[in-house]
Amino acid sequence: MPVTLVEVAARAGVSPATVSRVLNGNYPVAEATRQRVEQAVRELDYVVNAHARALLHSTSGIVGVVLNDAADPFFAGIARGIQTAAAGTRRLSIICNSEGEPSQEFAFLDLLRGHRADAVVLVGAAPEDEEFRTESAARAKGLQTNGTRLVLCGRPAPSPSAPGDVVAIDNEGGARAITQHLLDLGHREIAYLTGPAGRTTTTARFVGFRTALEQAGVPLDQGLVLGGDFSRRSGQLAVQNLLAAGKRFTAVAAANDLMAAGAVSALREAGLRVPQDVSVVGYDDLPTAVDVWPALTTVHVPLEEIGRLAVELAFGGSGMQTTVTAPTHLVVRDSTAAR
Amino acid sequence: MPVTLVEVAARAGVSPATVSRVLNGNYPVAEATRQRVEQAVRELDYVVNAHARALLHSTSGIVGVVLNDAADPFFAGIARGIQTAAAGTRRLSIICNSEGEPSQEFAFLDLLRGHRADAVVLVGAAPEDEEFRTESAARAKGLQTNGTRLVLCGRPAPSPSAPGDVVAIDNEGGARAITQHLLDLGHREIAYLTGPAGRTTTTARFVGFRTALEQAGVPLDQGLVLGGDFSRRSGQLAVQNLLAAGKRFTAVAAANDLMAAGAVSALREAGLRVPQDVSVVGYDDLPTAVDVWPALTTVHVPLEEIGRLAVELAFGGSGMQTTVTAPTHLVVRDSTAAR
DNA sequence: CTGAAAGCGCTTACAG
DNA sequence: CTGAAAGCGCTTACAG
Repeated sequence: MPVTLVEVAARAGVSPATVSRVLNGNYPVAEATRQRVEQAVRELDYVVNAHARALLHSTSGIVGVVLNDAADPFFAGIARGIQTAAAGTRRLSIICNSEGEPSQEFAFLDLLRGHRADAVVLVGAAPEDEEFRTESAARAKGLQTNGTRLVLCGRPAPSPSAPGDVVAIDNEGGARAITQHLLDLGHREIAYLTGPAGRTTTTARFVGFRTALEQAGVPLDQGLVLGGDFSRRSGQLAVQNLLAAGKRFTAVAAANDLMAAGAVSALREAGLRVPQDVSVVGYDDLPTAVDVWPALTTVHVPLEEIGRLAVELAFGGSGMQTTVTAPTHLVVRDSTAAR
Repeated sequence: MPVTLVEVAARAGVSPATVSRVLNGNYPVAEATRQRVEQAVRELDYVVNAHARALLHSTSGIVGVVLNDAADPFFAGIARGIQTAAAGTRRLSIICNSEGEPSQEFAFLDLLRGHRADAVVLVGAAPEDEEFRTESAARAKGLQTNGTRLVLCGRPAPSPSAPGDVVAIDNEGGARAITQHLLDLGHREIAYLTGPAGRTTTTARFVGFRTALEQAGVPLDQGLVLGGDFSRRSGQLAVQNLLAAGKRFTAVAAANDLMAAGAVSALREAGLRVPQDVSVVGYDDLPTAVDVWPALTTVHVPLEEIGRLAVELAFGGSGMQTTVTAPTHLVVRDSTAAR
């Protein structure tokens, strides 16, 4: 059984209230008394019960992080930023893997609400359907009445009136920039590997791609647009299919780095050289982007910074609903060359 | 302000006790009563206060995970296994990044104790000094008296008598196997890149390397043993130094995949081909090992499985102190060739 | 089947 | 500077 404050008080020969006071250091206590209490705490190896404390304060010192998969480097990077920033405010982070399942996401949200999390950060693309949005808005309201701050990272607010701050990512701008890079190199037949269907990030990145083509007056060939799911394997498969179908293309733009790595691997299997025969670009600038050979030209997304911003909005915020947009920028490495 | 159980009771026209009973479903309740309560819960969007509940049960539904860095794929893999298995028991996981700092590790342990975590899983190599071991053993005892189960993952118990289960990794066996692979290919001048000094994992892997050489009657050249710290950069630097010093070697064995990736990159910069000129091997078999070009020959470590095992020991365990050792095995890919 | 009451481990006005 | 008492939001014997 854990040691309680009452036992500490008994050993120190004072009242529980006094022990509480020296522990919290928010009231004057006689030096001699303090000494005795501190010694008792040490001797009994006492640690306050965080639940009893949370019951009084109705605050828990916990930040909930809900994401698809903490082992995915994209999410890991953001989670790390959140974790570090939260620790800086003496708060603990709870990581919850939703596997991209809305039902799991909602379940975690309820759990975190029950734990009276100080804040919840919801990371990653959201499904684009109306039902999800309605449910999300309801959950957001529930968290708010519980006093839990909500921050969305990399997804838009479910409705203009829903509570919660937003750290947006300039997905469209980055996609435009990297597509422009390919166009500048003379590429006209560019295959595009999308993210999973019906997700906000997937759409934003594709729109950026399409917009850049339009602005350059290059027609979009629907036959070169392939559905992926952000996994390495899906990028590899897509390019294999493209090749098997005998499609002509001189560049591949993948909606993230993992698919780009898969694409490179499929090209190499087919005896094609990157970038001499085909240029490849990714998105996210994950740490692994420099380990792929050739090192990936990609769009940098400041993952840790995004996590840090989320925590800042949650606790340092003005109290007003705020949206900040994290900038993205092109990083040119070795996987792209002039046509 | 959050809705309380008393308010739900008032709206449903029953006593708080009755609401508690329908919520927990562990007592008979009249169907009509149940209906009214459930409706009130829905209308008020009520969620039980996990802290109040934890205060009664002295259990929190929380699993603490303490590791160096959740963004590192090695830790991310194990954390994922823990998280999934914990969720399977309806428990939430708290991830704490200690940055490899013993002081931070201890601080998190105390925090988790205060939160009455059901279990704490401590992941990663431990420092080898006596002071750390003593402190660790004391913390282990503290957790035990709190009723928190402790599991060590990838590190040995601080003392034979310290409470806590262990999921060990066969680091030495894997290192022996991969070194043997290089020897079988005819390599005799093998550079070795170590992990950070004074860590259990570093030692175990190096011992495996040394043992394999000894058994083959190949002398160990201390000039070919370079200190790294498990980071990609340190692997790259080590090989650059080796090259600058004009050392002869036909293979590089890195104590993990990240350093192996760095080594490959340094070799390539110097105009050397892998594996034609120099063979390179890693350790861990991270997802990224297949993205490195050439794909890395390495030692597979069942990361997710290790996490799963940890949770199993914590909650399914016999109650007796148990150590299980996760097996490792050689994975031959493209970064090694015959001398 | 249901309610009144005690209690989990702490904190904090309220007295002194 | 310190203690007695009430209360945070729940659960669970104890009665009925």
